[in-house]
Amino acid sequence: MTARLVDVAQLAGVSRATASRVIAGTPRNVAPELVERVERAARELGYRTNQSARALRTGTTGTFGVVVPSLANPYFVQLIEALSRRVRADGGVLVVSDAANTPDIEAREIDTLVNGKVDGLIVVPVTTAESGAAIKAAAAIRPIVQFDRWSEGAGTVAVTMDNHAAISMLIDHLRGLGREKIALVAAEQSSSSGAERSAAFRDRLGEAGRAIVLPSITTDAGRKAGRRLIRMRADVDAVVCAADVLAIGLVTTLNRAGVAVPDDVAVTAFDDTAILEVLDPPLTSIRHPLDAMADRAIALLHGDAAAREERVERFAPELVVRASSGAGRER
Amino acid sequence: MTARLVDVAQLAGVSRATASRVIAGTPRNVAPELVERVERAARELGYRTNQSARALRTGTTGTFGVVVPSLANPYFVQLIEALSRRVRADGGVLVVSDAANTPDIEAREIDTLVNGKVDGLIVVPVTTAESGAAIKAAAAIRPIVQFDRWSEGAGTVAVTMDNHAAISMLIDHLRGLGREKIALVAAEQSSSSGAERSAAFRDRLGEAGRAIVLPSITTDAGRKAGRRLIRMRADVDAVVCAADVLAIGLVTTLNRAGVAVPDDVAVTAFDDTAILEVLDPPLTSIRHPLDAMADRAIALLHGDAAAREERVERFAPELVVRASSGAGRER
DNA sequence: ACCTCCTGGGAGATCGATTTCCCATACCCT
DNA sequence: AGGGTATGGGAAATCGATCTCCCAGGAGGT
Repeated sequence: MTARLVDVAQLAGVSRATASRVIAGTPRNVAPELVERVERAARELGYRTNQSARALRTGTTGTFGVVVPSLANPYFVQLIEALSRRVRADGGVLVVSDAANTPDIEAREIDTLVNGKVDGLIVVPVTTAESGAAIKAAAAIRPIVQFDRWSEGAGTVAVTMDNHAAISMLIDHLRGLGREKIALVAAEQSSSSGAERSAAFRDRLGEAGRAIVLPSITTDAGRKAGRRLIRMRADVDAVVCAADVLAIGLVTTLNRAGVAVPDDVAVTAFDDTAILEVLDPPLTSIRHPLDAMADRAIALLHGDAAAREERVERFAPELVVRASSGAGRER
Repeated sequence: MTARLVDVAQLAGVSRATASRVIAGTPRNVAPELVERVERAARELGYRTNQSARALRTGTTGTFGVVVPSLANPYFVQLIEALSRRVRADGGVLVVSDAANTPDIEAREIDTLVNGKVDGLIVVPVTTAESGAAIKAAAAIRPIVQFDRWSEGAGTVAVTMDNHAAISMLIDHLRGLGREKIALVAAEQSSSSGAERSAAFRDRLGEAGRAIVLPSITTDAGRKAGRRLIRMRADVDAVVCAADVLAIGLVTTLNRAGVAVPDDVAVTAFDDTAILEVLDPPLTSIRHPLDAMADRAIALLHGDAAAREERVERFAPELVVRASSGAGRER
């Protein structure tokens, strides 16, 4: 068997208590010589703390977790990387779980993580309506923070971007470049961020703003939107896509059909994932202040109490201007 | 506080042992009436098993883990999804960790997971040389299987694709289409898969095969390769890219320079990630038999002993033919 | 009527580390 | 020299669930 703390204590000729003080780093006061002896014994035996035992006793694990709807979405990967950097900076570890875009699976993953694997959990809910229950149940056990999206009745704080402000920035940007006939390309939204973007667009433009609504958020749906757009081309000189994959499908379709981007139609996207930059033309998009959001989310998890309040914190978006919106060639 | 097992037992009027038999589902023989009583008591108290305690006692957690070099690589995400499907089919949960392409971070993640969070671990090693030590140490605690790549001296089994066969398939495919002047685009490889692909290419073509070697595996490096290729264009009519991102950078550069793909130069890639399909032209590539590999890896983890043998298992690759290799227009 | 066998279920040990007391020793001061 | 105060370190309780005995009682056989 592997060595236990008793073995280390025995070899060092001290009690389990003293050995624990040295190993766990709570050496409020242990004679330097004993510290040395315990450390040597531990090294000699190749001792490794049994984390299950420690977790049982202390109730903490030293790790955080994050559950995202799907790892196939590069934006969620960026988000994980930001959280991961933050957690690592504190000497911790972040474990990730993929909900496969399915609320049932999401519920199971949340349950598993919250139950003895992590001290706190970040959740990007799959849907506004169906993810709340699992989050609420988990929040009774560990602090939970919703991230990017939020779910109703989850009873926890949510750290998101200000989607209204983002839509306004895009509209102002396009208008500043002389575009007036602006359309929105969005999906029937089950996520809070999608719903907020659509609502913001309606609020700002009312009847003047056209909307192309799709059944899903995929490149394919974006291509479909492209085909529809070509038909209503006379009425549109700019498009706001509510997600990056939609924009990708849309732009490639327009390119092939000979509709010039941005000369005929300006295009903007969300999420600022890496592909947008290498597309032709590179896409103007909204970037989430992920580092600031990650800082805040982790701070809330540490605060614990602060996380147990149903409330949405919104961070200011950034606009990343690239060729697809036609800056530099106003008309 | 939350309810403990002893509370459930008390409310149901049975001993802890009986309650445990019912809850843990080891009811070798408990009277149906008692089962009912315990279950009702548990429901009433909202009882949830303390997984740390269970893990301490039983030494198992019911979850598996996977550590990948980087989630930003879509191929690794596909790989995770295959593993995840497999684990979920058995009613388990898969937790993921991102090593940020850094052996030190990788070592910490492996250590954390193996220590009380998972029953077994899949690792895609960051490097051939530097990842072995951490894997070996972890393998002393839990069964570990290397996946896709392997690291020297790790002392565990590795489940990978047969890279030699893959390179052969590509070369045969290109030759069958009349291409004779084939070049390899690869990076200075620190990963086993990269090294194997380069070696296989040399084995097959010897001096006849040109090689463009780059410092890193990025889209940017691919663009650089494109520029070099344009200079040596007379000597090359087909390119085998050892990674998908290299192919992406290469093709976009060739496109812009007016070099026709596949008419002037045929291009093939690896990993068959989703982007390859939407590129213009869509890219021929090698697809990993991920589902079969995932099945095998999880089976090895269950087998335990089978995983503790240093050995490489290679799975047969599949060739996915698309427009970029010029099939249908042999010359 | 008595013995054996089987089954259900309880008492208590156990997993391994942490942490709360509490005692012993040494030091300091008057 | 005697009493008071730090300070180091040990014994034992504790976290919560599981699992190994082992016993009681009922069924079945002769």
